[in-house]
Amino acid sequence: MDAYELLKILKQHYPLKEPYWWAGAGSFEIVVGAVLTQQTKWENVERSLKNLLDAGTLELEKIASSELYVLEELIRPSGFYRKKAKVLKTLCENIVADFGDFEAFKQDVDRQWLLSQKGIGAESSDSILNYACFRDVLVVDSYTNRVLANFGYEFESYDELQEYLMSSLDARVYKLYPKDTTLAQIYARFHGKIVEFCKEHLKGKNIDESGLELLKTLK
DNA sequence: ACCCAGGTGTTTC
DNA sequence: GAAACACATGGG
Repeated sequence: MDAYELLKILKQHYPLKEPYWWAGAGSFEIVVGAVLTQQTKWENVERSLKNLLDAGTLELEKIASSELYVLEELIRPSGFYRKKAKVLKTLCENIVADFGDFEAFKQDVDRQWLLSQKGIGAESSDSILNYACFRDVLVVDSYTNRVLANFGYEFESYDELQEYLMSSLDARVYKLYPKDTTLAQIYARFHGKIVEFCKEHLKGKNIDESGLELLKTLK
């Protein structure tokens, strides 16, 4: 098994409707979603995003200048709401202070800057880099870890798992997609397919019978 | 009534 | 450093 083979199987069974899988890719919304989805079901994140949208607060400058308690109530459905409200507000203040606006942020931000932000770890950083900024970064998560563990792979760290997957997705992957597809987009879709697969087949720590059946074809 | 979810930071051996 | 804990809502 290598990541190329895994991608081929998932691609076959999980065609994605969104070109970058994550709805709103390239927009500020991704930054918010990346924080809100930490250890949280996406359905709950959507409630929060809708609250923010309805309140006219789903914008960089608005969140930066929001009162904390207002933000807390708007994002309450996605859990850890006191912590996440603080993280979001501080992050947005820092984006404005260091980059000016979202477009400049998209252009100039790097992984180190993101990782230096309170409440933004490796996965959130990479989600923002790939899905908001379209950088050539593959997001890995607990799902990715569990799928790979099923093949007997053990990794010391997030970075090690990411390195392994990114280095095993070589030039062959381009041939699986239309000509104008970018590497960033292929990474985006690969991660998305893993999530979709896990939502359907992962029960707790284990992959269910039909999921194993699907993976068996490349074991 | 439990268990889990697209993590991250802090505290404790 | 690894392991345990805190953060919290909503759905199965």
